[in-house]
Amino acid sequence: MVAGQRRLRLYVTIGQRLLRDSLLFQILLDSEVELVGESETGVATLNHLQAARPTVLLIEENLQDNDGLTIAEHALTMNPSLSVLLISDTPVSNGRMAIYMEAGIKAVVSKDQPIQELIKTLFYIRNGQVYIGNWRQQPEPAAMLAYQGLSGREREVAQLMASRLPVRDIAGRLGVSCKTVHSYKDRIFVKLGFERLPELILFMQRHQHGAAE
Amino acid sequence: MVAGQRRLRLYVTIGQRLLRDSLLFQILLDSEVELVGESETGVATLNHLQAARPTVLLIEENLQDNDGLTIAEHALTMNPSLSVLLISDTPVSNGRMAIYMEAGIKAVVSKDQPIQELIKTLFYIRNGQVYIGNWRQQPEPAAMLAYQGLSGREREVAQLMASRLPVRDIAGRLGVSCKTVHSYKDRIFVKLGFERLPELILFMQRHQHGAAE
DNA sequence: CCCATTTGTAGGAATTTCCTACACCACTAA
DNA sequence: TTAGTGGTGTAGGAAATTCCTACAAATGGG
Repeated sequence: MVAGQRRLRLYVTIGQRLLRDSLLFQILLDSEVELVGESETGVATLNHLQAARPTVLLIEENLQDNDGLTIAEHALTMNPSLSVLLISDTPVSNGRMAIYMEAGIKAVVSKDQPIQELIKTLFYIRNGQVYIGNWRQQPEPAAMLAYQGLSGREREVAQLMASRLPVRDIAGRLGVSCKTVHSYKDRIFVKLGFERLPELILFMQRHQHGAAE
Repeated sequence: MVAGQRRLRLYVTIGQRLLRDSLLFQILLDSEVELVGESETGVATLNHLQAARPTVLLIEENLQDNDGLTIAEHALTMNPSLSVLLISDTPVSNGRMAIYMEAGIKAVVSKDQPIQELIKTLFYIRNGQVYIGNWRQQPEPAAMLAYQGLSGREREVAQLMASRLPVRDIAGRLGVSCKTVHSYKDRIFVKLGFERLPELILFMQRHQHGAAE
């Protein structure tokens, strides 16, 4: 979109493999992201950072050997143009946020936020912008609003797709062509900002569940 | 594969949204998995479990309100045929494993294990089998061995694909048809047990990085 | 030296992704 | 009232991807 952006060179420092893997699998779906390195610990990160030359550092706040803030500050001393995104275990208070900003960190997301939020932030800060998320305020109604934005036909299709009915069968059931169903799919995904089926499945599951509860 | 298996009805209890989301995005890529519910806490899980009727419960050991083991025991009392997969924060000792088995839990994975390990385990236990992982023993050489198993041409293609070169360009560079490149891709993915590009990217990155370090 | 497997090569069918098109309806601003 | 704007229902094309099959040459084990 905005012209002239290089591939996002990403370095990831996350202690637990499970989270690191699953996050990376998601992030790497975007072809603009180039993974240039990863570590489990702070010192390993500092050791590799020079050679890897990332533009963005995604780092956990609580590391086994250190805290992410300290590591990030070191990293920023070595390379002030690095954009750091900190992952905190808990929601960040305004006071703590101020400290982070002071340190030159571009954004903070907490582990209670949805993954899309993290990825959005990642791309937002990649050119050096600071990103102050407002996640605390809007817990979840955004999803409801998004659903409201779907037209009747789109909702039907979303429903059926979320239940993993093949496109062909959806087309049959609705009495339209496969192509039409694909068009609905495209529109739904654009409207909701999704890229893949699991996002929709999760969204629909949560929507119904949230409504039922 | 083995005939007659129903869709895996999955219930997930994980406190932090980030991990829950990213795990679910991965797990839901498999069309055999049907997500029937999710919670952040133990009590919410017990409340919803009856209605959701999962066949597999994926639950964190350390929950905000309780511990996963206790919740799992309750759940197993209500439905003894439920397969429980516990996610522990740290590697499990044999002693702890014995306690889990005693309680009727089918498998335990720790957050230090790769996500594929978790997913493999999920499918393994889905029919009631117990799964004793041996992850402790083989930290990472498995990946090296897997790489060794690739033929020369396959390695070239793996390399180029991991750098996100489009298939067309790879074909051009190697002087073969696109179809051939796809064949390599298929074989590589089969050999390494991968399903999508990010897995390969991560694998190659770790392979080189691991080799360089 | 022969048989089985692996490797390099490729094609076909079905599906998916991405983009474009277009008629129709509703609404709004001149 | 009319023309323009935007959303909805419908669909097609091109390119890419997935899944499966094929087959000759090489290679390796017995």
